[in-house]
Amino acid sequence: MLGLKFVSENLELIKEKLALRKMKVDLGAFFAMVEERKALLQESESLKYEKNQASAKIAKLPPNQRSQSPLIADMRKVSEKIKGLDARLSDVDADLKDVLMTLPNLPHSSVPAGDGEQDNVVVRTWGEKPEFGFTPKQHFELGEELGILDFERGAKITGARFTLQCGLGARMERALINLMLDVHTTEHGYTEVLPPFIVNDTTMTGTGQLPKFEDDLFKLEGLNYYLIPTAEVPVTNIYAGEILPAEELPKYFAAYTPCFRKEAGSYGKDVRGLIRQHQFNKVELVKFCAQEDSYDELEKLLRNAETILQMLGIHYRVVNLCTADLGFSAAKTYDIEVWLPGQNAYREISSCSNFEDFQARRANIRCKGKGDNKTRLVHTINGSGLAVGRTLVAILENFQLEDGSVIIPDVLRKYTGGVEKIALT
RNA sequence: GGAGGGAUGGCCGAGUGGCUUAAGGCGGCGGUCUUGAAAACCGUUGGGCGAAAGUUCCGUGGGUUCAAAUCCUACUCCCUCCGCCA
Repeated sequence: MLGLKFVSENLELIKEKLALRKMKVDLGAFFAMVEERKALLQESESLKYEKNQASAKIAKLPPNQRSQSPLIADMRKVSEKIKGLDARLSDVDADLKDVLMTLPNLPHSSVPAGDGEQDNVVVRTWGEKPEFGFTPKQHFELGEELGILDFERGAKITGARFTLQCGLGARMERALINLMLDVHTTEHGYTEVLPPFIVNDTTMTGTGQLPKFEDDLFKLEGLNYYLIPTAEVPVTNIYAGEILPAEELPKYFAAYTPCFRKEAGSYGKDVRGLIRQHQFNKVELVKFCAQEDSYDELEKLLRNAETILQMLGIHYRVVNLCTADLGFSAAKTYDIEVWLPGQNAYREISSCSNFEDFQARRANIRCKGKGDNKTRLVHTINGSGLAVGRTLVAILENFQLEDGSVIIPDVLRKYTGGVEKIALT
């Protein structure tokens, strides 16, 4: 959410910045509401002052004179008036908030302007595309042949976009989760957390999933509870409504959770394989930091996520998402795209974003101390470190051999019980 | 699922209609004293809006009243006991 004051004082800037996101907004009515709000607030407050003064006088009267005091009759009217003004005020406030809640974040100046995916800018690449003396297979062929991915039974148990992982298919998933958590907690300074996988609507609103994107979420019937689409939601909300001592910033958290997404509107996309599932595992990195540090912290978090792919030895590139491709809450996002030889394409495996104070304002996360001792909003940053299912996909496709077996990267072997290769037995 | 109890400032805790725009204590910060520290003493110490005056906030939302932390009501969360249970 953008601040009421900021929006009302920078209508032109907002229009400009949101046009970069291919959004047209009409803020004429907004401005009128801001003016009305101001007037209502002033009148209500001056009447309240009057009322408070009169109340003090009434309190000083001897009890037997109170009921006849003309002040009481006067104040009855004043109170009625205040009630009316405050009711109107809370309507206006609610309308203003509705508008603010549906405005996306403004792109940072370092975000390239663009119309879509093709305008994202490659920032760097790491490693090289592997050479094969044969035509590399896609991960779902490999996985089915090796008996580690069972798409048919997954669909039988639940439905489309659900998968049963077996044997080393399950173990590899667990190994990757452990590797990622171990690296981020012991080498990158993150604190491990295991949050609830179900959250309430306030929490969903705090990070920006609600009210706009309810269609993407699984909601529990008859309850205000939702399955989380990413650990970002519960973890960012750890400090919702709190004021943190500034000296404690930055705070780093790493969390493994399953993620649940409806994938509405993606019909026909990535229908085969693990790429797009309704349920998938992810290790997420979340940071809370002072406003002036957030862009440095974003770069560091991105490097932390890249480390995992470097350890696994898989080629990838980093792209700076253009204005049209930015998510609703983000001011800037880097995607890490991993090379998939079977698909002959780069695919997103991590998305690292700076939300600046957009989520902090919604969730009311502030800090205080240091320097002027003022209370101010923190900045929040997060990124996948990494999407686990897609990492498994990358391993299968990058390390496959001609006979259909797959070499397990060295760094994972201590988590696979020493097993070095996934092969037909 | 049944029965009961509770929610007040960073923490503890007083407060059942009107100088409570919340007593007192602890903790924090500043000071006096001290070679230094401790103790003692003095002062200070929440958030939102506002340039300020001021206004608002005692779990949340409604209500009663000239006036609500205090009364009514619905809800949320926590605790205790019983039952069931990984």
